[in-house]
Amino acid sequence: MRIKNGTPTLHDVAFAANVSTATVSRCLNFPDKVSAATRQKVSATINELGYLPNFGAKVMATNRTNTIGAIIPTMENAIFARGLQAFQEELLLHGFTLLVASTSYRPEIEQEQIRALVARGADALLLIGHERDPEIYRFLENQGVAALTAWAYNSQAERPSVGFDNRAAMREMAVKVIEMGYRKLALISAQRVTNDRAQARHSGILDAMAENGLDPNDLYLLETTYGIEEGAQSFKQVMAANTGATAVFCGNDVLAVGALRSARELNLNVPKDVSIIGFDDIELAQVAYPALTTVHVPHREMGVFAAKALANLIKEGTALKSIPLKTKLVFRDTLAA
Amino acid sequence: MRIKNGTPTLHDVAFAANVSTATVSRCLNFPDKVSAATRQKVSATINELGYLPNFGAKVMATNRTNTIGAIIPTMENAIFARGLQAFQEELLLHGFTLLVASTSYRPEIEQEQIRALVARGADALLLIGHERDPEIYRFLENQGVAALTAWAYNSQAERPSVGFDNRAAMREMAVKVIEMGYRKLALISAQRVTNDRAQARHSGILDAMAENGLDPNDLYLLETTYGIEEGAQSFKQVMAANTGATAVFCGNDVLAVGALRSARELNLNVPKDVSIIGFDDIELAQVAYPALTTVHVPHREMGVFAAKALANLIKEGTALKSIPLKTKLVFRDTLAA
DNA sequence: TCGTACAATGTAAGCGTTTACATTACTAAA
DNA sequence: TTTAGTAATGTAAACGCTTACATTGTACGA
Repeated sequence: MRIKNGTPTLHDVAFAANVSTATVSRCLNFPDKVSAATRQKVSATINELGYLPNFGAKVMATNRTNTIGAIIPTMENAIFARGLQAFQEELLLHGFTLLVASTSYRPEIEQEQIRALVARGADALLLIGHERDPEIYRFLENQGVAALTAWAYNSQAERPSVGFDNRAAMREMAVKVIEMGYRKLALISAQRVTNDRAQARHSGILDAMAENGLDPNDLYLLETTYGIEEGAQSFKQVMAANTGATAVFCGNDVLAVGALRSARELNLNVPKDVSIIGFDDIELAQVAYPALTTVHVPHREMGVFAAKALANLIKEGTALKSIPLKTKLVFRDTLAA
Repeated sequence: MRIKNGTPTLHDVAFAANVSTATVSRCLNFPDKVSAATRQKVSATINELGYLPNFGAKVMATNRTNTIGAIIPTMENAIFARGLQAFQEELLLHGFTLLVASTSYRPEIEQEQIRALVARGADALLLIGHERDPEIYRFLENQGVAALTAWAYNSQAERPSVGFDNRAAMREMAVKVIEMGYRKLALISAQRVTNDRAQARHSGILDAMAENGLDPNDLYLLETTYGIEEGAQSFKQVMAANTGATAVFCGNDVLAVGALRSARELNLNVPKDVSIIGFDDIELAQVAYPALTTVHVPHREMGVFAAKALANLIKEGTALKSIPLKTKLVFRDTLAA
């Protein structure tokens, strides 16, 4: 009952407990396939030796890591951090561990990371947004790694996703704004090229304008990268452009909060002089002053549903299906009635 | 050159390229141990077959996953999310992947998660704060898994850590506040039992009081859990207690922002009627109104340094050593001069 | 008492790498 | 030409699990 190398193996346990390795393995994985007596004897031995199954060997034998990868733009964005947190918590309940990679919104990096996580043995992947090189989908298919898309839902999309309809959500908000009498609209958007959510939100405003007798071409559009500072800069540009915009939509709350700061610096009263509208409803939105009118997005639900779907896929083989989630307009103080 | 099962193996590549498996393996892992001609032939074959090394087999053979685990209270707290983001980015540079688990500030869950990540083959671990059951450190030692502590630095601590001195930082801020003439202090703290950072911050205030002729017993102390709402509630309690506190310290910015909201609801002018001081300097702090006076903490640096230290440990065997980082007082508008 | 069915356990063959060691092919000095 | 030394490659033994299949043990009805 000497242990060879330091860490005890299944063999050592089997030997010490005087059973076969198969029995020990069964104790661990299918306890009810084993008599109570042996089960008890084996688990005592396991404790005594401080045995811990070797991860690599297990993976090799089962071809499963019980690990799920998530690839998001960045955890610095609260909207992803919160969703990921919920995702991880739910995953844990199903016995999976979370592997995290981030892309900084760069598609090339995303590709790289997808490959990296697959190479690291991820059993399945959570991805943000639909749009990506078909080649990478082929790769995933070949490797037999399922991918679920979150933070976006699109009835036309052929791939399963859990999320909300960015376009419809923004459209809904824009309709409300227009109905309130606003005619001159501006949008400070995130980069649309690499970000289908940003595209969709933009389209949503255009939809609302067209449907309500405004010329979509009149939307003053500005694109910028992610950050409070960026939002602040952009807002100044919008004002400098002198388009007479009275409602400034922002692609997300972080940009909106930056805009808000600039408004204060420019001595503009929000919402009297200009209204500012965000998107996401992260904590910042309620803490900002004036509190931000925005679109509430079901962060946690997305994470939870995504985790459930993926876990069921891997454990039961339940096929992934798209789950549309609801957004909600949150009217606070940056939009005048 | 038929492939047995679907996914090609090292064997298949070797066969197709007409070399031995050892050579293929060397091409992958030590390219310069192989002649240019073979290298080129092999890599062509790899591309052609779409070969991807099997993760489990590799892990089993090398006893390494190239994966590092981080166990944090929650990603919903921006201070951890940002640090983790930096950690992950730096890890990537060194060829490691990040495994994430969270504890919701519960020590039992942390233990569980430490074991889980070790069982998942984490080569090393990043932990938050020093204080935990010695038994778990013994476990890590036995398993040969190194752990580095972050978000806390303590010159007395015997374990390596990268972070800042919570006590000294809070002390510094409190000294400033007292020097400004504040005499009646209150602290809304996070739960100190399970959180050595919260303890340290509390002690810091006590230190400052004692050193400046105030009686530490006069500090009005309130403990609560994490959240804006919790901060808001606690602030109301502080005010209701009628202790005449004119400076309310908060264990973190999230609590402070909640306090700020309550102050507004109570029609108290901040900072004229009461000053509020946060800790962490997350985005919320600058966005809040009035902008929050707080202690800036080097989130990203912690993540980056921690990743570097762990990567060097695993790759070169460089022993971990503690790295003390600096905090900075940030005076904004919630503290009156 | 026997035979059958099922529960409990054992045997041993993979799983796909890495790598120590052995072999072969060169190169250059004698 | 020989030979020693080195570079390139090959052979095959781990690594530690799971699991199909084989074997043994036990209960129960005939």
